[in-house]
Amino acid sequence: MFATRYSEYVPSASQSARARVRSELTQEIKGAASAALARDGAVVLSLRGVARDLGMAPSALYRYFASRDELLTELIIDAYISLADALESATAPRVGGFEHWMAVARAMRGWAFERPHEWALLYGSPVPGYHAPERTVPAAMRIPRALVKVVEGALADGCLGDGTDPPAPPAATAGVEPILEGLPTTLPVQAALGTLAAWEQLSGAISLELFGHFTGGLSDPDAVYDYIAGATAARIGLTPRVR
Amino acid sequence: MFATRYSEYVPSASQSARARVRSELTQEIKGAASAALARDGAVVLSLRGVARDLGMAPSALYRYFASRDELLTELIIDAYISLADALESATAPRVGGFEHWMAVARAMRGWAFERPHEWALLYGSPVPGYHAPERTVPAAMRIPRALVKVVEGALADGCLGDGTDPPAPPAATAGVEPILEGLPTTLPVQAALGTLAAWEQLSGAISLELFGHFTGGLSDPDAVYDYIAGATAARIGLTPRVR
DNA sequence: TGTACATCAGTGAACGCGCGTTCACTGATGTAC
DNA sequence: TGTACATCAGTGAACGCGCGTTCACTGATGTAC
Repeated sequence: MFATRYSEYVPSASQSARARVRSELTQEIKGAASAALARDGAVVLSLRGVARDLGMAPSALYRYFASRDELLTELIIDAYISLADALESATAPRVGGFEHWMAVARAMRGWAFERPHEWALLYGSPVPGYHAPERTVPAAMRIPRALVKVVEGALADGCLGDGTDPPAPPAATAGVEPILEGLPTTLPVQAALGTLAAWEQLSGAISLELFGHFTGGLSDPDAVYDYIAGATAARIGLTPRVR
Repeated sequence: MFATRYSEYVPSASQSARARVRSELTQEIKGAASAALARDGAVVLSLRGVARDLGMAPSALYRYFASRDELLTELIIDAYISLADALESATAPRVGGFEHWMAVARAMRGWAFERPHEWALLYGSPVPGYHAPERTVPAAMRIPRALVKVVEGALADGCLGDGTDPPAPPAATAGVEPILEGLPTTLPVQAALGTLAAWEQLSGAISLELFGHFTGGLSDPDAVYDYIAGATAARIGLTPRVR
């Protein structure tokens, strides 16, 4: 009847030549959209603009994405994946809880400053009129999960101390349970709560700096961030090995 | 020649009736814009929409604001002022460093959740195509300044301890100097740096929660935030009085 | 107090722009016999 | 291997919408003499 739409398309197990071309073009469209996002930001990302960059008719994109929102969803998921990969592949030369934490924290800030619009898309204001569907959740959860993993690793290696933050009262430890179940984590709740707080600290530090709230500037932003990242580690119980 | 534009208008010292009407209508326009902002968010805020809400011709607004960006600037400044007022007027029944800090921290989160779009405007992604002019800076600085004041007050009252965060290395204390001069503050640099970190922690906590990153939710978000706000206080050296 | 003139507020039409999405269509590619 | 048909990709025009901003204009309000 009408031409096939994206949502109805099911690729066969053994990809035909057509299907191969199709998925290549899908990637090409996502690439152009990603470039437009990096250039102009998500709010002004338009299907027509992407089509223009590709030299296609705007209507052609509807063969690949059901709507602008669906394209945006793909970009969001890709951004989470990219950030998560950056965090998970961050390692320290002297492997140890503290150094590992620092490497991950630096990777987070490095990723944000390399891709400011992507960071803003993930952690800035929600895009008006867009509601993130459920399928973004697994990718999004990989970020706090990556932080938790570092602490879990330190615990397993026997180099996780008590931390300097005050012990959480029952209401707080109970209140945070739902999100801990979703991660999930094997950490004691005190350490898990501390890690979530550290996630807030790091993302707050990055967002305030990236979005221009350190008026007058920092003369050595790297050093300031490093100190703060190190302080979060100490609060959780990760300390540099002094030998 | 042409009719007077906003930027050329200088009200006389003794306000004429016309000037009075003018400033009233200016407020009314800002009010309608603020309502539109609260309803739909800053990105989709439009002059035409505001004019529609007021039953005016779109062109009429140009008597009061030179452009959409200028209206947005006014809204941003008003939002900073509103938040700063909320923080500065937050007091605790038992006045003391720790209780005062907690009251201010709670006021910050309370304000954000009452006005999510305003919070997003101030601390979320920058609005594309809009560049905040210099005159927003003094209002913006009142927010970290309000936090610093609490700690300064505690120091003056002799109830500021050492804090639990590790001492900052010289690179970090030097790196943060420019912004400290802009605040300004009389705090020792270690405490000032700790307060800035606390600002990052609180704003990170609020933004992550407000923008929907605690997937699965927190069963007791108030308790979690309270614990985290209290922990930041302890790191700086503000502790509850135990007597 | 009255008159002449300047200033101002607000209107309505218009300009030029961009957007998401739909739809009938033309060829090209793949598939079944 | 060849033919008939179904499937798909991509086009181009169109719909309906909203936006910021400009401009000549009409009345009303204020001011100077």
